[in-house]
Amino acid sequence: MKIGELSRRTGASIRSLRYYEAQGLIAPLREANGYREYSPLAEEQVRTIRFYLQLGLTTEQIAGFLHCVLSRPEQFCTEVLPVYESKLADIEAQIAQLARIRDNLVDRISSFRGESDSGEGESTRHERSERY
Amino acid sequence: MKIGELSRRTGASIRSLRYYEAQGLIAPLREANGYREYSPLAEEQVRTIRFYLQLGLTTEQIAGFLHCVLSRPEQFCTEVLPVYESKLADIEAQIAQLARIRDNLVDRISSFRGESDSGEGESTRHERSERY
DNA sequence: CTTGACTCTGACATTAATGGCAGGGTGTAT
DNA sequence: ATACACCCTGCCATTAATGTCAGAGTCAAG
Repeated sequence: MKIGELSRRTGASIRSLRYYEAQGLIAPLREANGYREYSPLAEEQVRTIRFYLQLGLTTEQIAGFLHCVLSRPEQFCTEVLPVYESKLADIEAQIAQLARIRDNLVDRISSFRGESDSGEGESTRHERSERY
Repeated sequence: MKIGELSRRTGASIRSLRYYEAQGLIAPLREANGYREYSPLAEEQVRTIRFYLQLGLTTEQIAGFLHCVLSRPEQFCTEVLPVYESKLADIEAQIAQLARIRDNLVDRISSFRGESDSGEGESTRHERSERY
């Protein structure tokens, strides 16, 4: 299978497929003319890569365990767990940060309606510097 | 006040102060020698800019209403509300997306412990492609 | 033999705010 | 005058995955 067909089958752009190769995530054979030749397993492999990318992992992290998860069930790959845990901590920190920003925005928006605070007994006046 | 002092007072790097100027957020006078001369009000102005940046707004968005919020209480600046609402929608979408990823990670991590789902009566088997 | 579809490499662009450097001017104190 | 602190502009780098282009080679069908 050549790169165009793999791209069509997986939804990954040709550019991305070449990038994955440059990052060491996939290693197609080369034909005599220099064209990449992908094995049929490459399709699943690319889907796997894209799935982990959607989870927010970097190509570097994926490279660290891809060889394992491609050859056995994920939960037997001990390399994966710390990556997941670290990513989870990142995500939760991001969520917390976004939640703070969201709360601040909600407050500020409600102040436009001249309504009372979501807090308890605070002044309803909202100055720019009220919440940092 | 020259740029070094303003930087010290606000915590914004000199580089950033020049950037804010390039983005049209602040317009210091120039002395005969070319040095920027900031009015005392610039300190509050920069704090305001930084606050909005912390909220995740871009310099372009800030430029759209900065002139207003510097001259009157924020909630009288009608330009601000749609920016807030749009940003809030963004943030909530991001939170939702991150929450999906987080749930997926939590699931996968728990599968390493061979434990039951956090869901109700689902299979405990976790394949890579289970949740997209 | 030509056309068109495909592939290759290499390089630059994107995003947004900031860091950092080079090369030079200014101002003040000793 | 010399040292030192400060300021200026302009430029390149960062991040990570992807888009996009140019210039060239390959190959099958007509």
